[in-house]
Amino acid sequence: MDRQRKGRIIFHVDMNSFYASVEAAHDPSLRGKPLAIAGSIEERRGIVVTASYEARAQGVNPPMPLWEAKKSCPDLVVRKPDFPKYRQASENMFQLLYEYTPLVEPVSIDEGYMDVTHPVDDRPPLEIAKHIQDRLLKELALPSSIGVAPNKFLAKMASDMKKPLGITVLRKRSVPDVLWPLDVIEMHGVGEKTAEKLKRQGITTIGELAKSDPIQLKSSFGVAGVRMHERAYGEDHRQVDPDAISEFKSIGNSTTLPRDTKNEAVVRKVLMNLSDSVSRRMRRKEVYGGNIQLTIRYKDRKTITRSRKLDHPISSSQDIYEEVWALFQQYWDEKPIRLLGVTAQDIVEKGHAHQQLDLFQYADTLKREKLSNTVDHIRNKFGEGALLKGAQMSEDSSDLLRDEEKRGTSLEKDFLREGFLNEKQDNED
DNA sequence: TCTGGGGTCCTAGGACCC
DNA sequence: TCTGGGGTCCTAGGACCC
Repeated sequence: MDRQRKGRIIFHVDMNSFYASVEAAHDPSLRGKPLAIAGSIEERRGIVVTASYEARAQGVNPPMPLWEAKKSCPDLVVRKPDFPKYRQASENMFQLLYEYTPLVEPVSIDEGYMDVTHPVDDRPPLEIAKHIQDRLLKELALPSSIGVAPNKFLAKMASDMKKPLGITVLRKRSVPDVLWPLDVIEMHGVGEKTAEKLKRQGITTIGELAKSDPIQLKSSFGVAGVRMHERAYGEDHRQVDPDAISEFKSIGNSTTLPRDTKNEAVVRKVLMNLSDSVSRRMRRKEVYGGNIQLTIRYKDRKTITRSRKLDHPISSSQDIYEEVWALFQQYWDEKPIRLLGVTAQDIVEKGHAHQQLDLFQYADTLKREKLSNTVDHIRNKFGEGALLKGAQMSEDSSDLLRDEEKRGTSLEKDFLREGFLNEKQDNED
């Protein structure tokens, strides 16, 4: 409360063209060139995720199909994304931010909020911002923009105002002059759909949003309407929460197929691989999922999701695959498929997952792990021909299945040690 | 040439229970 | 005769963000 009254000092640190900047930091020969990072190098599907400022100057504006980017910038240098590299750069960047305050909230790989109301040393905020920006550039070769404001929303709006390498202060009293003339689409949290709907109601600028009836906004947009109205006056009471990012709620992977398909063998293979990678990520984080979701995007881009809550949380590739394949068989309407996705939801940490299982379920889980996670079992279950004809299992899949085999036995040891397995397991048979 | 892949949050309707 | 009201859980879809 006291802090509220005195006013907070919040930074939003936003890295400029992050992926492209990291690539240029590692490879000086890229500096000064129009560089694009594209999700896929295949031109039909590929889109530009990040573009260097040199590329932007030549009309490359992500997200943009790669073929279109090359048309407007013929000498565009294109690189595939290297996420391990970006994660490392991101860690370095946040490490630097933590030197100024523990109140750092990472929002994504390349941006975060800081509450510097009480920094570790007592320099003025603008000096701190300048110091951070200089060091990010000198020590990591990464350009950034920093917004300085009394809350998260204004800090975020401010960091967007000057790129690259800007430091922008946005005070609440400047809101009518600075924000109100802007189009509503410029407001963080207002996307294309909401902007269109607002326009249909005669609201085009943030100023008009501020002056419009909050009751009306609430009935049209629900809590989002109330929020928009507050934000139009520069109000935002959210705290900077350093723990926010550690509590993730879902883990998913999806892929756009090289071409649209109705071939079930292809679908099975893709779903297996997606289940593999979701399972691997879950086990790396030592979590289980209590709900598995299948995503299908059809040729016409219509996308459906189908999910099921499970009796007990799972994490093995085989268990995930079985759920997702059952969903697929139940709900696919036999039209050509463009994209498939597998997501684990209702994430629980390993220890918690164990608590939720009773002894019978434990034994059942163990049995499933032991029986199911072998290449042989999959061959037997689906048939060599049906599963693998014309489509070799990927290296990933076979590696994973070997892992699963090993894991089955080590899990058994865990269970025995913890006293979860004794005569109960015999009852299962 | 036709638009990726990773997420979060909110809403709404139906089932079910008391 | 013609059917309350509140709460929770689950599922699906949509909007938004980077």
